Amino acid sequence: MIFCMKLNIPQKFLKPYDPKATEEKVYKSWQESGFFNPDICVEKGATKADAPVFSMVQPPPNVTGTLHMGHALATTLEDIMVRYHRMKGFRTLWVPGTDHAAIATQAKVEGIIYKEEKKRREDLGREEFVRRVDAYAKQSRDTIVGQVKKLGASVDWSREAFTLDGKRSLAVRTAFKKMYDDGLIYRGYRIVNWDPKGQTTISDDEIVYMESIGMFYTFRYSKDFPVSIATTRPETKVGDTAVAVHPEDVRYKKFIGKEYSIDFAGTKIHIKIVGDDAVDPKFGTGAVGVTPAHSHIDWEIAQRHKLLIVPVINEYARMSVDSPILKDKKVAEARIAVVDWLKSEKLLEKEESIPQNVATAERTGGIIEPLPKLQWFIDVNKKIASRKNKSLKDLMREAVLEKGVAIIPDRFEKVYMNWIENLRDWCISRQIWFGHRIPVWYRTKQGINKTLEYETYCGIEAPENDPNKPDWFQDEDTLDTWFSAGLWTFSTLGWPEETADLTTYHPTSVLATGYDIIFFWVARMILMSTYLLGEVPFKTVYLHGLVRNALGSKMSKSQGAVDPILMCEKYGMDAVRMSLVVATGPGNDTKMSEDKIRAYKNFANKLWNIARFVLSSVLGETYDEKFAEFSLDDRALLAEQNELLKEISREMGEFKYYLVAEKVYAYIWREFADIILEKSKDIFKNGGDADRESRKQFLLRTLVKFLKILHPFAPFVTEEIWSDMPVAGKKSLIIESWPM
RNA sequence: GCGCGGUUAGCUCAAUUGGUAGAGCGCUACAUUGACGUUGUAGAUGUUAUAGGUUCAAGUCCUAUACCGCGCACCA
Repeated sequence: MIFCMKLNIPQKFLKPYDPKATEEKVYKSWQESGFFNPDICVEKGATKADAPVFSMVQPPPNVTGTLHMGHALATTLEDIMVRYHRMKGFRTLWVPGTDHAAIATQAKVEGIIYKEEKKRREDLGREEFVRRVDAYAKQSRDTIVGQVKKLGASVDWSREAFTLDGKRSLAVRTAFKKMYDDGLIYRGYRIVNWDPKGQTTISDDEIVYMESIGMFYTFRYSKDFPVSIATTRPETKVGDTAVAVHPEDVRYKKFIGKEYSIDFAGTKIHIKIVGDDAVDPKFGTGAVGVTPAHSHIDWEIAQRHKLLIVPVINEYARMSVDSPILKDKKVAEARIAVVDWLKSEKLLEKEESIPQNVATAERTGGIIEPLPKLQWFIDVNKKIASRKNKSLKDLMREAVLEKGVAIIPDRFEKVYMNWIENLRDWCISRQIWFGHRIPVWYRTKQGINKTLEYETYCGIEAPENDPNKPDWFQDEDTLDTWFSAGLWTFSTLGWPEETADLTTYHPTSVLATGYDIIFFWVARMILMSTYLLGEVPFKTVYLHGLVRNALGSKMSKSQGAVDPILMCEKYGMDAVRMSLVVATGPGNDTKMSEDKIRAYKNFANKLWNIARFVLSSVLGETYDEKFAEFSLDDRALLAEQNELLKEISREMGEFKYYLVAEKVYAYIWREFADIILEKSKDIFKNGGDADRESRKQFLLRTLVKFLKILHPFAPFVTEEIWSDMPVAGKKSLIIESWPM
């Protein structure tokens, strides 16, 4: 009996845990099992067909290159949610995909082409250029897919989507047409945010304000003009058509209604003095030079007073005004020229420096020039008949206030509401080539009085040409990338077709994403889904923080970014995942350091060695789920464990993964390894048969439970250990049941 | 200007509904050839930013201040 059959534990346990030899192999086995696909889970009996549903869409990474630590954090959190629910028996779907990221990708490829060939997109032509960007996007997509796999994401690859692929394009055109028909999308000549560097308009949300110090000039248009005005942009003043004062301002009241023709900086301007409540009498001189063509507020003032609009700056941020001292000058040069002219005419009264915010384009960094242009907009205030006369703003508000979209952490609800309050019509047309072309076509027709007019057609497909009429030509512009991203929760499930996926998995359960894109994306998804489908896109929004480097600044390659893939190669992905999740509450930024990752690599190895000890201690034994003859000591330990498991289960339900990860870590290392295993050595050596048997089953039971609990956090090492556990009838850990 | 978050051990951060503060890394000393040195044991370091208040009890709730960070608005 003492000389029982010599059994050995698998060779691999004799060496430290080797993530490199494990991770790829394990991921492959998962993929081959098909269990990332809920249909197969049902088919193979791993999930009940009538089980509750848990669904998510992956926030599609931009096809601009590679993943960074932020992606790794998001993916880890999502994968934890997905694996947890799958193990809990939910019919679980996680849809992967990538985003074409219109401006970002186009800018990136333009940069590469210019660097390598000294060519601009115009040199290549639209078709060839788009072909190049497509090729880049494809390659980038392949890289990203490889990285998402490395991260261990249990996404259903059979449902992979791309915001610019055929199905998603159909969804975009369908959505556009419906909005067009409902009068929510309109084309209008309005002042927009023009990015001279990217040569396109951008939406209000794509503006990044840079603080700087600017000069504030106080002057008069001419010697006999009755009021002084102040500005930081003298070069725009050649486009002034009015001076606005507060209607009750006693200093200026008497001039309201008067008009003046003035020679100013080499051109002629015509100024009308108007009274407008928007003017703050205490700011500057209390009188505003109104430049309708180059300022949002002035544009609005001009609308109210029916003022002339005189554009003086062009798309290249150069002066288009007919003045010998300004024509074709860059705005910065023109500014100096106007100030010089004011000085020479002795019109400048004061010059002081003030702090100001310079509007720049998020993607290109170009300084935004407000320009009046003919663009496409989404009307956020129009009442929609098919939605009980509610506006898009109403629908967005309602989703959170009444329809129960929960935002975690809830303080972002306030931020979201505040954004809706300030929201103006969304400019959706972009003058770039890479993206969804606006599904609107035009052809010329003879108007009344022989004027040339355009006939407009909006449709899901191009209209057919009529041999007796001029040919249709399509609108040149493409759509804001967030238009297609807004459809993501349902375009990925087959909309506009009424697919089984759509009815089963929409609304999705949770959307996990960074708080930095709450406006860009979260709000737009709510807008699109509530309007187009009449339901919310998700029930819960989990907003995670940004990953910062050890210095606390946003991760960027130039500033010592910690690359997740590099870290994975060094320490294993389980370590990277754990280090990202521990002590990272929702909405809080987290600092990433290699030390932290190293600590969790040690943890993975600790687990490995625990398994080695347990396996070698129970050789010949099989895990008995129903074993009940536990010793008093073991019973007490199990009771303790149950308390912990209860806490953990509650916290998993409350999205408190950072607490769970920490607790499991502490229990496994400080309790299980340091105390329980040490004591076990003594029991195995000196204890009676019953105690030894009890302890063996206790160790097995504990390891089984904690491998399962740890699996969503550290999927690779747990699955690898699981494969050698003496558990009869075991399946892959991904579909094993959650222990509680 | 409006709003939000933060300030806890040298560093990075925890502390679930208020119950005399914890972890990792780092540091000090010691130990150990049988699961693991990617280890173990022991230890040091805190007026929880400041000042008030509520409470039997405050890191946690309230008020104010300071500093750091962020969002929005303004930016003539």
